[in-house]
Amino acid sequence: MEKLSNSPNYRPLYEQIKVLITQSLIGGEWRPGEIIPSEIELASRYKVSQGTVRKAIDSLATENILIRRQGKGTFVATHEAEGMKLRFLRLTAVNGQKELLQNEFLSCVKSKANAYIAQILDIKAGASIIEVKRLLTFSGRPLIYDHLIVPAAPFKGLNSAKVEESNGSMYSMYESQFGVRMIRAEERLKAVAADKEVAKALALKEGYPLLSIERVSFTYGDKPMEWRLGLCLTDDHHYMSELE
Amino acid sequence: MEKLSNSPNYRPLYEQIKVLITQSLIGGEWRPGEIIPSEIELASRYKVSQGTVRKAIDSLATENILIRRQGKGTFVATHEAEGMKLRFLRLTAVNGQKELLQNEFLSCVKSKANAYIAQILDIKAGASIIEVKRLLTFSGRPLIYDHLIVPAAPFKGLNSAKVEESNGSMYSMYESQFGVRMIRAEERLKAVAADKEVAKALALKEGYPLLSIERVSFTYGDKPMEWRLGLCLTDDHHYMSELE
DNA sequence: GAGTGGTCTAGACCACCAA
DNA sequence: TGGTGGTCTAGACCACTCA
Repeated sequence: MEKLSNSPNYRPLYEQIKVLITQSLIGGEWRPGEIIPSEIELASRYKVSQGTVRKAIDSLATENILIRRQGKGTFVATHEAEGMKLRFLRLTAVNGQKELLQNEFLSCVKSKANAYIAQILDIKAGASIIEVKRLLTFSGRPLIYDHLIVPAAPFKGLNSAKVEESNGSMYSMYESQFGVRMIRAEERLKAVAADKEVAKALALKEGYPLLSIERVSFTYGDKPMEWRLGLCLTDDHHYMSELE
Repeated sequence: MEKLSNSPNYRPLYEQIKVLITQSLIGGEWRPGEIIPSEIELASRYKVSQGTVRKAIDSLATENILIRRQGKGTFVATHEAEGMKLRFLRLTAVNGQKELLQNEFLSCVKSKANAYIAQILDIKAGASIIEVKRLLTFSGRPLIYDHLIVPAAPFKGLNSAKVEESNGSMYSMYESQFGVRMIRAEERLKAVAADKEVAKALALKEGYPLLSIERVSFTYGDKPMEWRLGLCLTDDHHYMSELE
């Protein structure tokens, strides 16, 4: 690597290294769950010091894109790992007890993106999408009515069978079946009244207050790859949020 | 500083420095908004290298406890600064437009902690507390019915007048009037139905779905110092949450 | 014992800011 | 121009893992 000093578009070396590592991740040189070369190897490969590689990896590690394990090496993060399957699930029981999540498949259809979804997923209005509906059940009680949409192109071959096999963790299925790894998500929460369809699915009265969670998930390069709307019964559960 | 190697309770040097800096913050040696000594000064004071001080400050900076300004120095974070007054407010208008927050004072009374509040604020049941209710209005529309409780002891002298003067930002008032600085908070969200009192205050029908935000705020040393329950009308607003 | 990440140092130089 | 934080290096040593 070469420093580009006194330039108006100055970028620290470690940020450039970070981009290079990210490109290798996107390109599939190192796949989810795999180990990446040691810091010393990367330093010699990029012609920088170990400390500079370290700083780049530090940054990727705090973004949960890489995982460091002292004495072992640095690994590409994966949703497959135990404890990572529900990384984005912020809903927990009020009493804190552990629960079994179950997934009841409702439907999976091909469709066309309307203007709203097209804008969110950064695709053309009318482009092919795949739409999934399911019911998430905790300890036998239906709690979340989930509606999700992905662009059809990167998920060619996604169908009912694959969703049912996924057993609730769509993200690890996206990874193993389609090589699409989600690295972050944005959620927008509201309180809404249950409509007829949802009330029936969750065994509630129409108009019952539900927590509406609208989520957009992003893969490498901040590319949006999934839209999701979860309607949650929060009588015995709450959504946890840490503010720092 | 002295390294304590081969010890079972090994802690990195920079973590020990971090504790020392935090103690100076708690002790009031450097107050909110003030500049702290330069990295070089701190390094010589603690008898470590600049790099080690740097790592300690890095950590405190990512926790929003210190603020680094290149070319100027490192400062103690404050809620007084512009843009920091609403640091913990995650509610934004759906259309994204800027809004004027207004604060309508409802009540401020002394009371005794029940078991639930006592446990949360880490005080004895029956200990003195101060209870405030207010209405937050955005662009002329009442949106949040807020109920908050602080322990009376650290907030001796807190009264209606001070709340009204605070003009909506309790946290900057806590800092300037009582020297209590909140550094992080935990929120638990639910969807609930508006009860009679709240429905009246927000000009809604009873039973209308509201977003319930229960917040516990912590000062240095993870000491809980405020409990808060906000009931929010989310027809035109949503709560933003970033998942990483 | 060899290899990995983690800590710590000392020193050079750069970018930013204020006087 | 001098002081501050920010980057980068080279090297030493430590803690952890595994064969």
